[in-house]
Amino acid sequence: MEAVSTRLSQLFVRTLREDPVDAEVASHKLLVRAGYIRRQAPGIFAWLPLGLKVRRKIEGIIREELEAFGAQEVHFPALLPREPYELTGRWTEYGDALFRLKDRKDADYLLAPTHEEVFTLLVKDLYSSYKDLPLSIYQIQDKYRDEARPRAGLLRGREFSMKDSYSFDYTDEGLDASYQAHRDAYERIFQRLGLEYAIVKADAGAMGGSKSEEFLHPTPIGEDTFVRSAGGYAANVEAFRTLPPAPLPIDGLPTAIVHDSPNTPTIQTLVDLSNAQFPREDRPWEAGDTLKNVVLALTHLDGSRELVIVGIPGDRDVDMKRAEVAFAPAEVEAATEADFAKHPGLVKGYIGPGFAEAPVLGETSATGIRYFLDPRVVDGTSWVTGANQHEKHVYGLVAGRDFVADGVVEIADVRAGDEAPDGSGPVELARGMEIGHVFQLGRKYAEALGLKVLDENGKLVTVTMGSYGIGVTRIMAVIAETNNDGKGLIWPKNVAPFDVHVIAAGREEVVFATAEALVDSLEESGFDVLFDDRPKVSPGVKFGDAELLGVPLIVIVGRDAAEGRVELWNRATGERSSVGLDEVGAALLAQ
RNA sequence: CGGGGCGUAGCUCAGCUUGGUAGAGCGCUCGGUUUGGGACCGAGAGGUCGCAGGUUCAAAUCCUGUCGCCCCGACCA
Repeated sequence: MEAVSTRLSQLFVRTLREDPVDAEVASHKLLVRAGYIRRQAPGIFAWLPLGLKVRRKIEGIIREELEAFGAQEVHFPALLPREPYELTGRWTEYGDALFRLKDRKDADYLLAPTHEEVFTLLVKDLYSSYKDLPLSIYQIQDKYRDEARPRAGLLRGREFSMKDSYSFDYTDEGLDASYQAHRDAYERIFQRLGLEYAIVKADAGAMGGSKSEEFLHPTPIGEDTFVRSAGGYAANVEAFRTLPPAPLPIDGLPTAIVHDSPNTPTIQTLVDLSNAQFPREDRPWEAGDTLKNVVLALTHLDGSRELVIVGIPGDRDVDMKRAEVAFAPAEVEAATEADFAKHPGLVKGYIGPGFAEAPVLGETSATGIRYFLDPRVVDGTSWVTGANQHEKHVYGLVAGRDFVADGVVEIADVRAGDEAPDGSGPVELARGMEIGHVFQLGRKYAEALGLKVLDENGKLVTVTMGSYGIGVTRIMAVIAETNNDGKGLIWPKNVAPFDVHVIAAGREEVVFATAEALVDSLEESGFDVLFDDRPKVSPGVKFGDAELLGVPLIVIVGRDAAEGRVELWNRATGERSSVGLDEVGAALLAQ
């Protein structure tokens, strides 16, 4: 590409001395202050020349890595008709987050939040043979989601730029290969962008796919909590699977005993009472010895409401997000007083599974309420739990002997120190910002929209798909978030709006003449140059603006200009060095 | 949707308690001095005080309603 130089006196920008009042995070403050973006509406931004330059650099890197494995770029409109989204059910499923509008004939349209439907239909339109596959196509395009709460500038907007790819295969092995190609490309993209990332297993639930991973950038302002082990395991909290302990032998365990347990409405009071009145010899009772039976109300897709009970170790709390995943697609909430009123068999505060000969919980029990267990409650474990009578608990109730469940679900919270399911050691919790997502969609969309091809045997087979996203504008914010100091932005070289920022510092004729000549020669050598040529602006202001704008390399043409020397200033390190005019190009390349 | 906060000049804010002709700093324009860390002097331009209604001789200020925005939480392929 032809190198360009831009004069700051002509550039459409105005830097702000103070932080905008509506900005909270560093990237938002700095991108607005430095004149890269301007707010138009909540979560919606206008892009100024500097902002567009950075955005295009990021897009360029993404394009190179996708084209490198054969993905091809297309472009769809953001404004789409309702029908395709009606066919897949997403017109309603997407809910309030979908921007809907009507045309003059009262027909429904939407501003697309993502494009699975129309990509699928376009492939259906053009292709009908297995010979045409595999295919990976992508676009870089603005997406629209009416977020309940846009925040943090570019990090969560209602309009944002996303690179979305879709792969089309006719075999599961093909899908695996396409998925891997995207995953590899994403790793290269984030490495080139200098972004730290963790690839975490994500919950695939709602989209109906089989395999899904998120690229999370670890940062305290991240919106997602994830877990990772020193041994390399990483997963979303929602996708974390507990490593179940081995079952224990049941033979020889003492029979369960019911004790009076007055005034024990909470786990802690129960533990205290147990240690005071029924101490055991080897060790004190702990919360983890108790089995807490949590009553949840599910609302199924058909609108029906069902109570379920989950037994979890008493030292754990319920993580409602994990519960949502466990019972998807049903909605989950805590049971209400009204729910309890409909089930007089439940003694609130003293609920337990009952005994083998008289089960209280479970599909085939007296109550008929489905009963699930945490994976830690394996056969042979012994518990203190409710005896289904007011102020009575049962001690030594053994899983697999005294009670069984209708299934195992994960609704308990994940904690630092829990063992990773792959045996790679204890996990720690970290915050992350999702910067990429790879997803095996499977045949859901192809099925709904009728995308089939003829295979080698002349038989129609449904295509299997993947979808892959990278948030372009979010990445720009994440880079800004990671690369700044108290004075302004510090862009990595490969996404900086310019290669060099030349400052004419001083008022003498020779300073400006020297700077002009230097800018010309740098441009000729292939550098994109931003030239601060403002005649009546003091050096301090120019230095401050240079730091704010964040071009990584700065050349100061000033007091030594007459002697043919200028200063090279590294924005990131703050180092300055004096170089001769004829060495500037080489010195810049050496930085 | 729940909680908190805020709407006054392009930006950041004061003024409101106790009603009386709209303010500051930065930015912008003109003239002059200055020029290696956000200079200075002088003269200017720029505001339906979010909107509507009410109280009052008089409302940025008091009352009612309404709209919008920001932050925290819930939510987020």
